[in-house]
Amino acid sequence: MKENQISPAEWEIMRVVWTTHPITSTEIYNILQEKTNWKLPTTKTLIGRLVKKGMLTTQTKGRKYEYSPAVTEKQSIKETTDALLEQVCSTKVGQTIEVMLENSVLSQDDLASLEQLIEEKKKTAPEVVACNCTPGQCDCRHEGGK
Amino acid sequence: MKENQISPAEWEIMRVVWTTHPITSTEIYNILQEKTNWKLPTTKTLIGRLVKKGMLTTQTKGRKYEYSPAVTEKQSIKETTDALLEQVCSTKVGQTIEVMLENSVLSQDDLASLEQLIEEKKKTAPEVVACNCTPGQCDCRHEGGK
DNA sequence: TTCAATCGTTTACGAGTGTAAACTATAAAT
DNA sequence: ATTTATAGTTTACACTCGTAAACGATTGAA
Repeated sequence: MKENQISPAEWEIMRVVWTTHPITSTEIYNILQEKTNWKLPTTKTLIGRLVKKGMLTTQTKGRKYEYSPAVTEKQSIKETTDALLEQVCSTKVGQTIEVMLENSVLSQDDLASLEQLIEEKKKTAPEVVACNCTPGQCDCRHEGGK
Repeated sequence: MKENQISPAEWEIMRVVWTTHPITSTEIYNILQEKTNWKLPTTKTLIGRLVKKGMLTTQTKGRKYEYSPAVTEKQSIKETTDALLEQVCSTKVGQTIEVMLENSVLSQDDLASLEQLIEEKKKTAPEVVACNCTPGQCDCRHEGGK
């Protein structure tokens, strides 16, 4: 239903193009041979779909096509994480992020950066987050407790 | 390809069952009427798929079925977030979590909790996270810099 | 100029998903 | 006992996704 999501397989293509662009389909194919068993046509299909979705732009360099990203990695990550967080009760977003944090290997710098962001957010954070769930989809009491 | 993922529509069902169980299909249907336009058969199809995937268990209470979760919400969230984080370079996991944090509304308690976890992780966190990408899928130099 | 390599495009096809009608079995009511 | 409401199961169908072969156009080589 969501408009123009990047599927997992398509994501592999995007990562290559985000890293190097402009880039041709064959170059993308060669890079991905290290990781996947995709045949050339498979790679091309995925590229074609990304172009159709508006995720890649094409330039006709000479007589070949070259591809470049039409969206940034950060934007795409944001859309993906947004979609994920929409699936949980707004009061559980914090716990969800905590789960990710627990299971991730992060560098000292990452942690410092995160900590600083948290410090910043504390200044304006509410005491409690309002629940926005349909009654029955979470344990939050909606009517002010019974 | 991934084994037994919970799709977005199925997730709606799971949230209801996680909140209240055991619960019948009609009860699930009624609760979701508040949020979706699903017909009863649609709800039943989704429930059936979840049972087949092993996400829900059934008890024959009297002569009706009642459903209960076979996996916890936390487990499911973990699997979802794991899948998400596998799509980015391991060195960018921190930034990804940062994006989520930036765009989320969190309570003071959430932030305090997160901060404590970060404090804890700092004790064992590496100075840098190793990149595990296929060459060409991220900007990390793999050969020790050129 | 003709052939072979290489592009991108079109077509294909099975699995999963969103959505739902049709069907079957059974239990409760009359 | 027969009807009716309800439960779960089967079937359906269009769309997306993963995977890839086939096709048509173009170009560089012979």
